[in-house]
Amino acid sequence: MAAKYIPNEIEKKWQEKWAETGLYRVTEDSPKPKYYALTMFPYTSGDLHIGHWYAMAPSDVQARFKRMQGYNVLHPMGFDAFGLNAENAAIRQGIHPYTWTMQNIENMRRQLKSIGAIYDWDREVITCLPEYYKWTQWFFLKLYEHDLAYRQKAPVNWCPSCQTVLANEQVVDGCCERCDTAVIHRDLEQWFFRITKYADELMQYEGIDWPERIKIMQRNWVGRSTGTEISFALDHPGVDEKEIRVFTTRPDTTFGVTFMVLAPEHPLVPKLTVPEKKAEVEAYIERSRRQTEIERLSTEKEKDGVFTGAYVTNRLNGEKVPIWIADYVLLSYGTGAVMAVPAHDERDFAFALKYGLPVIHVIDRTDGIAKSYAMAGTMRPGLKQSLEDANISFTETSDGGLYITLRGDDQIDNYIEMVRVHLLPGCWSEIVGSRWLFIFASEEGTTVVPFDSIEAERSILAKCKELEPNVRSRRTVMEMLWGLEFYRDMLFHTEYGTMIHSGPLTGTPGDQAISTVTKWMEQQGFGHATVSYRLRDWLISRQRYWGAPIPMIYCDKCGIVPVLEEDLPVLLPEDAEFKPTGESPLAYHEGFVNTTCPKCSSPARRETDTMDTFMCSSWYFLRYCSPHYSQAAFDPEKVKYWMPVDLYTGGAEHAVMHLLYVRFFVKALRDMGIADYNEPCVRLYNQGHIIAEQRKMSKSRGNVITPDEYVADMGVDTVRVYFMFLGPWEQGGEWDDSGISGVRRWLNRVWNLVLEEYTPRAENDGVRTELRRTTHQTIRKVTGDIERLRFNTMIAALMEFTNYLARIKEAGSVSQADWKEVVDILLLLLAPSTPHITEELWEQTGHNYSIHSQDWPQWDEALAKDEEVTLVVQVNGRLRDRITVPISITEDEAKQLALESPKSKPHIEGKQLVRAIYVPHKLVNLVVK
RNA sequence: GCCGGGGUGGCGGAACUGGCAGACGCAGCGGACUUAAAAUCCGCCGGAGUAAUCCUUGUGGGUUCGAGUCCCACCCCCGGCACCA
Repeated sequence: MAAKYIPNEIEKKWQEKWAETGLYRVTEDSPKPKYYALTMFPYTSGDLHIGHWYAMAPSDVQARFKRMQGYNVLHPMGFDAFGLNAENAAIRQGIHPYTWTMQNIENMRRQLKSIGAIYDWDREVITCLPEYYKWTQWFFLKLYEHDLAYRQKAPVNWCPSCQTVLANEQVVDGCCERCDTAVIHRDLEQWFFRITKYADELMQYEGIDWPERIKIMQRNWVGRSTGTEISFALDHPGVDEKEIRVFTTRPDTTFGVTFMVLAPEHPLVPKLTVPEKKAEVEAYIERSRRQTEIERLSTEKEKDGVFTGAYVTNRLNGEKVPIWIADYVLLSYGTGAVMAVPAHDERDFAFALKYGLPVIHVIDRTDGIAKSYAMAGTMRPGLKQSLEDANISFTETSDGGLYITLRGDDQIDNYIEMVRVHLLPGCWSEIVGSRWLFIFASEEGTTVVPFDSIEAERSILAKCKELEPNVRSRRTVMEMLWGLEFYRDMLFHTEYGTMIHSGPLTGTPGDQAISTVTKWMEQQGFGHATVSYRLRDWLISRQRYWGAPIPMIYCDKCGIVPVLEEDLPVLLPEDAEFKPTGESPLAYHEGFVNTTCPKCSSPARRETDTMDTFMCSSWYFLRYCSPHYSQAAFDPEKVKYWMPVDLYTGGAEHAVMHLLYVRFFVKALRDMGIADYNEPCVRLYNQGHIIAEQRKMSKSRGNVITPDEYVADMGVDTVRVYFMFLGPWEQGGEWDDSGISGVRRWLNRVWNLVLEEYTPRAENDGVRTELRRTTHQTIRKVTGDIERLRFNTMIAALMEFTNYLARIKEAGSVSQADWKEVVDILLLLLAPSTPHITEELWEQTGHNYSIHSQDWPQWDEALAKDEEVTLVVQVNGRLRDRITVPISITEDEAKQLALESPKSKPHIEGKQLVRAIYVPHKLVNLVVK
């Protein structure tokens, strides 16, 4: 009887031995090809939970596999150690963020060591240590030097609970990503990185293998729109600016502009506002500033705004239109000003209706439909009959009015004639939709007035009011028409179509409208084609203590002056006070704030904000290459050796934050001549998340499950395998430990299979060949699955292989030597997944240390090839029989065998064979009638 | 609303380019061993039916000799974006 498998004993033993012998130490002088396998480093929140392990264990398996395949593998680990949690803990518990963080690291490192990964701990990187953040600051200076960092006053996202600003990416549904508090706006001087400079390049993914999903998310985030910038003429007393530019993706609708809307924070607003509107405008600005992001962005919220009293002129048609302000216009997108075309934009339409602004249609409908309402008592008898004769559809209202729907120009023209004949003097009728006109009748005859401009709107409205007291309260024609439910679906549309009511451009077909208008505007000097992005520059200032101080100095004489490189790092003072005041605790620290100007040596003040922690994680993968290098952020030779990352794994929640920032960062370094690659990582893979109680695990939700007890109970090898076996790695899922015992049982069976004595009893050449085939098929399957990160099926294949070997052993059907060989292969295939048990078994079966330095088994395609296959016999597509045939069988032979198959015979007899389909190695389908 | 991803036994999941649906494991059931239990091992395990056989991959259609896989419509779940002019 072999000794029992007691995981904890052998796991401890081997982890110690690996550490002693430096088995996983990595150097750059290896003759092997390099492979950089990177896993996102954890944030130092305290405990690692099984979610972390779910990310780390399988990536270690892949890295170990690459190592056995003959690569020099760098698979490092470190800690993302700056950030708000530490500071909040400091405020709550009175413990210094440094102490809190280092204690957490201590614990996390212990947990990480127990995972049995190949991390080379000599390369550990901790972002909150001065030896690291010195270089974070250095990168800031480089970005500043290359005009990629700038300071600007802007309305920024402010989290009242975290007491700091947030990057755009950190605002989720108008709330703080970290604490869910509603975000408000503040005007602050902040530091930004010019990520928008790389907007276009960030949408390109040439030469890299990234998940389609992430690429789509990033492209949407960058949000490139092609459009036109159009200049509207401004002539306002006391204002120097002679134009206001707007960005639009619909220049084809410019003839339909009936007002303009500026963002409330737009710098022109105070200058343009006329004295009598001043109070109202200021109140509105104040209100929108106080609103939270959710309130302001709520799509349910009714659009509101205020008139400034000023006007611009639409150069295309000379129309003078009012300037409004409204908070649905964002200062940070486009030019912060929009031309409003209520006829073809839903928001503008709602706004126009609310404030009685005119609506003029300038794009034709594509369906050719128009509507008209013949009110009871406005028509001579006989209209109904005429409509019927002309095949025009209508419905009659209870009071005898008619709702008429016209399809196509012929019906519309026909109908106009009918109205001219039937309309009673002193009445009017209108046609809306595919045609816009009003027909007025008087004793002298009928007049057809097209509704095609703001002037027409005025005169039509005046005429209607004169004729009909009921409409006298209406401010616009559109408001009048909106009153009739029947018309509503005609009153606005966003389709592309032929231009109408557009002066010289009327008639331009929809598919050319945008390019024609843009060209024409360019010729006239009214505007030009341009591109706008949803992406904003990356706001990196944080009003908190626990981050890398921004290395900048403000001097009264010299202005903004960067800290000299030789003065780095700008150290965090240890004795700051942690009170959430809305300003960085550093601002209250006299010793920190007061300094001298590096240029003129006069007294100066330090920048007291610290950097967003995403800045720290934007370059940690470079630091791993030479973690203790003191002359620079990294040793260029070593970075040249390791970069770019070959496989980067981590959660998809970083799609538009970390994963966008690192790409920006690397591109910026490349343009500075510091990097010679375009992308940080060649292949990206996002594993899913382990959730508990339907939610992501987090300390604050109190649903954290740690791996420690499972490790103590089952051994880490079991835990590693169980994570892989749960399901597809990219899928994640609800944590359920009910299956873990199955894995434990399996490893136990492996243990006994390898250690309990093998006795050949009934050696059999056929079985020997079959064993070899199965072995090579398993090597092929396992290799392919790890390569594609399909760990769940890899484990299933190994379990199957084990079950198969157990049967062989039971029967004793191969020689001692054959058995030994196949057991070795089993152990090698298992080694990346279960490094401890395989190391132990490797030793116990008489091999030299270490199994992890062995070569990955190779398969031989010829040996893996099946000699026989099972052919499925179908009759009319239904399974009737299975027959085992040699792989070399010909089509005719196969069909013959199928026809003779006893099980399918009854289904064929008495019927006529129409067709026989043969799929080699798969099936024969007999089609009978 | 828009853009992704996904609905397969009691459960997690498998199924390569359209070709045996349910691999592997959990749970369950039956058996062996045991005084007993645990552990271990063996067998069964989608549903209906004595059986032949039929039904079954969210729903409804379609293409095909053949559909979990392809096409159309719809329902549900998850993720992202959401006044971006």
